[in-house]
Order: sequence, then C-alpha cells, then structure tokens
Amino acid sequence: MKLITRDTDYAVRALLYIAASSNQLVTTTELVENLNMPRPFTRKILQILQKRGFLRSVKGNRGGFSLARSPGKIYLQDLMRTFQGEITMVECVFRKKICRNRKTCPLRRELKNIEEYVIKKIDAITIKSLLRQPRTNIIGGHHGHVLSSM
Amino acid sequence: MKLITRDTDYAVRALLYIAASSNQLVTTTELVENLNMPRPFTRKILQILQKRGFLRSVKGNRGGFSLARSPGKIYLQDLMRTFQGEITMVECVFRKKICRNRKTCPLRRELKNIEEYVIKKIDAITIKSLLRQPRTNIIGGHHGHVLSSM
DNA sequence: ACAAATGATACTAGATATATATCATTAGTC
DNA sequence: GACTAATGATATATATCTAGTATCATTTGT
Repeated sequence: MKLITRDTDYAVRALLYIAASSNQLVTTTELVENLNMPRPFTRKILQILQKRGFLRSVKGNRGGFSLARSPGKIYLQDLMRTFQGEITMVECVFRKKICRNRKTCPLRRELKNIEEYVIKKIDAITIKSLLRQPRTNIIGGHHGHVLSSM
Repeated sequence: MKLITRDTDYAVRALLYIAASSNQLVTTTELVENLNMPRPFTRKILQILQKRGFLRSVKGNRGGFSLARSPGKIYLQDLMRTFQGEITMVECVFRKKICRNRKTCPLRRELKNIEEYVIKKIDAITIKSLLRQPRTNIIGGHHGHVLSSM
C-alpha cells in the first residue's frame, strides 16, 4: 500500500531541483550527484518526463534539461499517472461482471469515499506548491535559489 | 496504488459471510460456493484468520469456522496488517539515513497528512460497521440473516 | 473404516517495481 | 574534423510482491 512509487518520487525530486536551480539547464550528472539517485534510472525518468512534456531537453555538449511548464502547472497527479498509471486505490476483486453487487458492496463503498478524498488532496499538489514549503531542501545540502519565475 | 490486496478483500468477504450466517459453523466449501473465491486460496486465508485469532475452528467431519470475536471487534485495520503488513503509504525513497532532510521534505510532508487521514478513516471500519450498511449483500445472491448477536 | 473437514507447510506463476546496459544522435570545443 | 559531453531510443535484468496451487497429516462424526 504505497501512495507513490520510486519513479514518481524521483521525478518529483528532480523537478523540484530543476525548478529551484538558477542554471538554465540541469544535466543528469548534476541531478545524480545532488539527489543521490542511480544514474541509469534517473536517465530513464528524465527521458520520460521529456516525452510527456514536463521537461524540455537540449542535446549535445552543454545540453541538459529545463522545465517545459511553469511549476504551478506540473501536477503530482499527472506525474503519478505517468509513472503509475490510473489512480485507483479500490478495485473490486471481481474485475469483470462476476460481482453482482458492485454498487452495494459495503467495503467497496467505504473505501471509495476514502479514495475520493485522497484524490482531491493529491489534485492540489503541484511542483509550485511543494516549492513553497517552509524549507525547500530536498536532499544533500542543496540550497538552491528558490523561486525564479512562476 | 492499492488500498487493500486481494487477501484482505477475501478475508473481509469471508468474515462478513460468517458473521451474517445463521449456521453455527461455516465450511470452506460453503464459502467457496457462495463467494466465488478459489478454494486453495480461501483455505489459506481462513487458516491465517484462525491463527491470528479472528476465527475459531472445529476440525473433523461437520467441522468449520466461526467468529472468534464479535464483529465490532474485528477491525479492517488489523486484517490489513495481517495480510499486507504495516500500514504506511509513504516511505522515504531513502530508507536508511541517506536523506538528511526527512523532516523538511515537502512531498513527504504533504503525503503524510493524507496518510494520517486515511488511517483514521480505516480505523473506524469493522466487520460490524460493514454489516450495518443498507444492503449487506456481498456477492452471488447471498441473502444472509444479518445481525445475530454483536 | 470412511468421509469430510481443518492444520501445517512448501511450492509456483505472474505482475510490478526497480533498476541496468547499449548503441545512436546531437552539438559545442579544440 | 575529431573529441567529448550531453540526450534519444530501446532492450534487458533483477528483486519483490501478489496471487494462487499442491500435498500430506490430523481430527472427528457416522
């Protein structure tokens, strides 16, 4: 029962780092060094973030990544969907047409209410909202210059 | 991102069925037939429920299972712990001492709040509370005699 | 003795999470 | 133009968890 997987977590950390960085471009190497994430895994995540339109990339020497949208428009929700698929915490054990009482199943009903709340909460989280927290340090003594232009 | 696993789900269904049954003892066979659960899996779950003190068992011919506690004292929480381990939705990716900013990690903070709410909600769910729902049918046309002595 | 039940325990298959590895392509610098 | 440092695309590997199976022993009513 995990809310977010490691991919998502790394993605958020990376995006926070990039958002808070004063450099135009941030390289995989810089992220790996500062966030202590495994390099090949980081590369994969960054490539996905680029493909999905969260990051812009510049190839070649002196290349790297920058945000493709303002931090206020990068929703945790979308990151979760990207790395974890649809956000559903409650699935009937009987996926297909077996259960005749889907609508009246008491357990399902209770859990659906909880799910609804969680999703509403998650919907409110963006990279911007996370940057705004009192202390924005993510890991390893990163004292980035927070808030550029959002 | 699944709130409960199939074990837990089956366990709840089985316990609801047993709680609502008018028979003294309920056999694996009866559960399998009425709840459409795979037999060996059901057996395993029932054995665990017995070991953990949720069910009492009677061996031998004409044997079966009955509740070992009143439905009001069987918490979903405990069932989840039994089949899924500790209920933590938010773990730092950095399990051991690497992350220096555990307390200030913004993502972790937000998610912990959500977790807290979910756990509080789950704490309120018992077999009794589930039995009380308007229509207590669980699956497959089971019209059990609800509410014996709780 | 037989049949119908549970107890204990070991094993297997599939899915998901967590990565790693490799080769191609691009672009700045000398 | 060669070198180097970056990303793009894609395939493969590993570990863990989920879900389910299988088998033999034991108990007890008829």
